[in-house]
Amino acid sequence: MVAPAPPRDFDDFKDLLATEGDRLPRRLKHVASALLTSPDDIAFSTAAQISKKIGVQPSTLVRFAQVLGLRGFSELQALFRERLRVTPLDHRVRIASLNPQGTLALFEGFAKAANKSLEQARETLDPEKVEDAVEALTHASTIYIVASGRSFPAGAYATYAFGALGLKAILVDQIGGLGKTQLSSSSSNDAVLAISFTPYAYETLGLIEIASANKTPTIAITDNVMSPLASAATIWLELSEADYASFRSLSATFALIMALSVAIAKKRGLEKANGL
Amino acid sequence: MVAPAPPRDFDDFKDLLATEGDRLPRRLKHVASALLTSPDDIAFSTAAQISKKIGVQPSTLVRFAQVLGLRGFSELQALFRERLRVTPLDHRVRIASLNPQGTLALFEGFAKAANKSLEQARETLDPEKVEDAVEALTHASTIYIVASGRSFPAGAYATYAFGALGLKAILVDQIGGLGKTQLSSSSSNDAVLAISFTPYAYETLGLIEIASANKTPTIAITDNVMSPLASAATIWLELSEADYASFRSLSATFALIMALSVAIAKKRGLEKANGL
DNA sequence: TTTTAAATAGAATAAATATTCTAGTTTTAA
DNA sequence: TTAAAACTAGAATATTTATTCTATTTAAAA
Repeated sequence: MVAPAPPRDFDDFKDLLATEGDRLPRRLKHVASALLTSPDDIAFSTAAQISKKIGVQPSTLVRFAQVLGLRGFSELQALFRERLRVTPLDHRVRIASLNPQGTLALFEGFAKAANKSLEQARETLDPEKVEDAVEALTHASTIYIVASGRSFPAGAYATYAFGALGLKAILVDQIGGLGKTQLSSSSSNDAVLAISFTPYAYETLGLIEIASANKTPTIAITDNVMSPLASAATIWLELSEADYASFRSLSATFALIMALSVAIAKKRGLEKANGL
Repeated sequence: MVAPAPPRDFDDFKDLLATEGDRLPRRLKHVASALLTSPDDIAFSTAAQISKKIGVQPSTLVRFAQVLGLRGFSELQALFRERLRVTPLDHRVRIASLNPQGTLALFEGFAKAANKSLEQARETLDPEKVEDAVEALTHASTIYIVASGRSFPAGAYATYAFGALGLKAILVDQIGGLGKTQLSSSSSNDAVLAISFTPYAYETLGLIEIASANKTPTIAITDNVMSPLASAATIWLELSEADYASFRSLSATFALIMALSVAIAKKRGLEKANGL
């Protein structure tokens, strides 16, 4: 790759990668992508730490910087640091001054709703109930995940998160109308994680009944006491989401799912270490 | 000065100086005052640079840190660096909520990451590109939605949102390995909305190629310029999400999806009303 | 294929950086 | 005023960190 004018700031750097990035060697492409993925970390970590994290040699980082026309890693890192110094300030100003229009104004609305959801969740979530849920899910052999309609993406994500942490989880996706079949072999050693918000999906309730017929403990995430899930579940967690333009946020639900999965994985690791 | 509990973060540090600062030796008082005057510089400079600037010896900085109960200058600097990473917003939140424990502490972490994602998104999203994407999707007869792995929940949600607004959308769920078949009848009148973040799902890229062979315009949501989706797509929107405990947030992605769907629905309604 | 060039990993090296130590100074208490 | 303690500066040292170099691998061209 022919060395063009070296990037003077972080935006230069991004632009340069946008135009010339494709011509980079394979490994350096990987580096570029990884650096852009978590720029905050790059600003503060040493070359050794970064290289370890992204799975290359420190020297590769130096080469990367040099190919871009910089003297070495330190100059590259300076771009990432400068970015942190200037951004927070004028970025505040920008948000305050120009109010967004068009689609970004909508985005702003949804972002606010997401923030509100997260704050509300902190208030409504009952710490004891949450720990009970973690406890129950920790001891489940298999976790069946039930979520329909608007909540389905949350269920799909839960399946991903559990799987990523090595927890055995099955998404009851109801493909081919086989929802009940998918749950039919659940037992008291397993657990069901059900997610549903108003308007409550009819299917979810029916599936929970199968589970309870099998004596499978059910943990529900739902929005209020009047939810049919609240009474049907063994443990239920209240989570009210804010909405905007008649779309309810799912941010708090996702955050809760991630928190639950990490907590469960930690607890299992701990109990395993203690020989339980 | 008796060493109290060492400060855990920048606020601790400030509090400590507020209560015990008067008892510091003269030179160390000067150091404290100078450090607080330009905290951004402290985060990035070396001990030698800082000491020169404020007119003391490097060793004085080390002593200063040690008197506060820290191991040395490096630990002190870490407080200043951490401060820059935490956004002003969730910092407020942290003070408001008494520090949670257990699973809710994890929830807190994920909530912060979500907030940060939403703020970052406001910065990185290019208004013009967003409007271009809305334009392209508005005129699509059918919107095919492609998302694999971690991004799949976002794709599922997009399908829900479009459907709820009466927009014809098909989720390419790749059931039975039929992903390519699902896209095979796409045409230039349609559009593909592809969502993918690092690590990029191999399948998504393959599916996009089918679409472009059919001359179907592709709109991609991805995290940086180096994403293979960025070069393969007709229009691509940059959206970098923050992560916590190695789980990346999806909040900004969801907010963007909602914003896009409402914008498209509005625009279609408008053009219909105008007889287009 | 075979040859040539480019790219990479890992070790070796050089530079920088924080920390410790010592002698000297200032402050505090008697 | 004197003695003891606390504090500080600056040099010396140990550690960390980036960079360079070389052998090997991988890719491209002939």
